[in-house]
Amino acid sequence: MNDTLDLAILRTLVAAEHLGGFSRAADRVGRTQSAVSLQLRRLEAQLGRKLFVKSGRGLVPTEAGEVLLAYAQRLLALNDEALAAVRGQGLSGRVRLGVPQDIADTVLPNALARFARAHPDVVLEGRVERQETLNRMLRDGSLDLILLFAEPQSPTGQDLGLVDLAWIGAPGWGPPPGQPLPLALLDAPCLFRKAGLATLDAAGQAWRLVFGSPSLGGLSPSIRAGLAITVRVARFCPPDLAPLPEGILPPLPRVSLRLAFAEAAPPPAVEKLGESLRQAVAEFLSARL
DNA sequence: AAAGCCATACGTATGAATTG
DNA sequence: CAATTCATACGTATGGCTTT
Repeated sequence: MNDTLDLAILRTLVAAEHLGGFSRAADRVGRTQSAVSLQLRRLEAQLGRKLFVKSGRGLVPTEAGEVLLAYAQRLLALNDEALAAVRGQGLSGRVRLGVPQDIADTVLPNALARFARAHPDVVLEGRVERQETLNRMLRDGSLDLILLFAEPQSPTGQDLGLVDLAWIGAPGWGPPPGQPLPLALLDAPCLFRKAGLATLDAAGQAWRLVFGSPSLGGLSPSIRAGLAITVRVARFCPPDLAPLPEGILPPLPRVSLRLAFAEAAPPPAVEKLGESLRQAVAEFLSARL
């Protein structure tokens, strides 16, 4: 009877849990679906416990599955850290990352924690700026990589996934009857502003700008107070605000989360941070609500 | 070292169940 | 009914271990 857990199998377990299925997990870990099925069956046999039960045509983790999953994540993190510590001395240098505020608040902590643990010798410099500034800094060489939002067909960078935009307001907010829609938006040029106004104009909905600011922080008070609503990524909605129920206002388009490098062949440390970001985004997008 | 043997894991192909 | 998703069968490749 084998009493050592196989980390490769734990990796597929974590993937299966995060992505909610064997097929997608197989994709992630670079195996076929059948191999994943067998791996997890072997794992169940080794532990003498069922880890997943059927639910519809998918699988959901059992209690034992949840318990193991928590350990699996810690074991894998320690594994990656050990690898980097022993053979990772090659990874040093400096990486300059730029993101907009929304991303700094949400996906970034996870990615940075992971990266810093695995590559303690890399000096990380982060900048939170507006998107247009990020783009400019990337072009003029003062940033190595940026993670930001763009239109889905945008030519710059690589697409990491599409996210829904939503009208965001104070909880319970409703449009004032017979008046133009009060908006709080970032100063142009702003992707969300452009998308929101274009959507309203296309629907023939009147609006007026009641609050403008060059930074997200400047908008919050008017939104919290119920004076106005704004446009943000639905999943990035701050806890004290809420997406408006669908049907009240015309639906907004989706935008693409994109990762762009300054150089076509980035140095290893930059490449690696990009990898951490990709993973954090994938986890964030597939996390169950 | 090389050869032989065995267990194990993998991929392909296919089946069965479920869902919209 | 078509698409999706997990399960199973079978042939093959790989790696470890023993024997030569």
